[in-house]
Amino acid sequence: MPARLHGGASRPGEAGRVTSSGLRAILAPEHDKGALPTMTDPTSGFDLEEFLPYLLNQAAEATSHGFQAVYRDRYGFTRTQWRVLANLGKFGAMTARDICAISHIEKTKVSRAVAALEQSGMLTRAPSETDRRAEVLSLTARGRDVFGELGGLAVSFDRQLRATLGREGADRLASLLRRLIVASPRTDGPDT
Amino acid sequence: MPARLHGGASRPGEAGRVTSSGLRAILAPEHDKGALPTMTDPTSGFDLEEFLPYLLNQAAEATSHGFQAVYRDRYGFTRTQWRVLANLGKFGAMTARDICAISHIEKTKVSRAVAALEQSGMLTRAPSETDRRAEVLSLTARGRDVFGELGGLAVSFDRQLRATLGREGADRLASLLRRLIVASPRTDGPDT
DNA sequence: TTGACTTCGTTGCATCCGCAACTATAAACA
DNA sequence: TGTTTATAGTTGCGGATGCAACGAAGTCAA
Repeated sequence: MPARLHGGASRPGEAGRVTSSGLRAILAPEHDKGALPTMTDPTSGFDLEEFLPYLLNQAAEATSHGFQAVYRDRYGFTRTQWRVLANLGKFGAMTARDICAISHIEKTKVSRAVAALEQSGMLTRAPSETDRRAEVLSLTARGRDVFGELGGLAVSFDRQLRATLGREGADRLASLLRRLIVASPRTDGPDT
Repeated sequence: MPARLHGGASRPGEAGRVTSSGLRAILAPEHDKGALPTMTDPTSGFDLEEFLPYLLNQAAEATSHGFQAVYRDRYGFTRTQWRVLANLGKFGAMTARDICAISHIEKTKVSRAVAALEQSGMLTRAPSETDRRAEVLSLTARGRDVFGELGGLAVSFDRQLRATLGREGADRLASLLRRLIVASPRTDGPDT
């Protein structure tokens, strides 16, 4: 249950001011749009609460944060490090460039995550035999173990998330997200 | 169109190695799972490409990045600054605490965004008359103008996104995301 | 071969962020 | 009242990130 909201700041008479009770209504699941100070901007017709990038960000941060505690507390991994590890775990050995292409993570982020994962013994680099600029990245035995452990935890975390949406809803969500990702113009480029 | 993938690193014989043609298949929209080096981890059953936090992050970053260019190039705003501005534009004057509660943005991020927006003349602070710890934040006339302009651009950006999903798909997506956001355990807490 | 151009990956620098610690005020309660 | 606990908001600090610039290697064509 959310904490009590902003105890004594209510000022019913003041125009355009979000009151304590108004906030409670805004935050409520069945938020009755239009009954309260909330409004779509009259000139632009913009409604923040229907803006997909905003909703996507909130959902992404809310869900990612939950699982972040797992890999951060156990191994001190960054989100990027976890993602790189997971990509190598899933797809097998490949170059940093391939990871960028698959995961849409920026190359400098990958470069630093790879350095950190190498430092902590999760992966090794081998010079590519066909392109001396590139290095083939492979998980070590320990890296695979860690991936296995975190993967198991990820599975149950994901199960819980999907439970709140129902099987059909979760599948639909995944499919819609994939469509957005594929339709995204950039394959490389900066990240945030 | 995506850049050519990893020109000459293909080594067909090497086990567990993602090849150039394999990558192309992984990235293709109709990616035929299981026909290629991709695999769910045998011990944990973890499949990265079905992990909701991962999909949500990719979709969020892909879509946010597109619109970020708008507010960054025009006004030098951070994503957090844009979000704070948009919340004040939509909900009217309120305290930093209210913004945290509504948007799930961490309080230090809000504090810094507010300072920057005040600096650039987008908002003003007034001491709350009922709680001398709190300050009521209001957009200035200029802040409202900027919100109107960015709001208009956001509307058309969002229209394009929704077009790739269809009206029904976009509505369904928004509804599912809201469910995840509401179900999220934390109302405050750290952000990423 | 030479030279122009592209690509893989790293690094410097400025910024942004997360977390903990802090001040000032408010609320709860003996 | 006085004491304890909780809340609004800011700041210091270490770490993560974005971007541009770079070195090294590959590609292509004259």
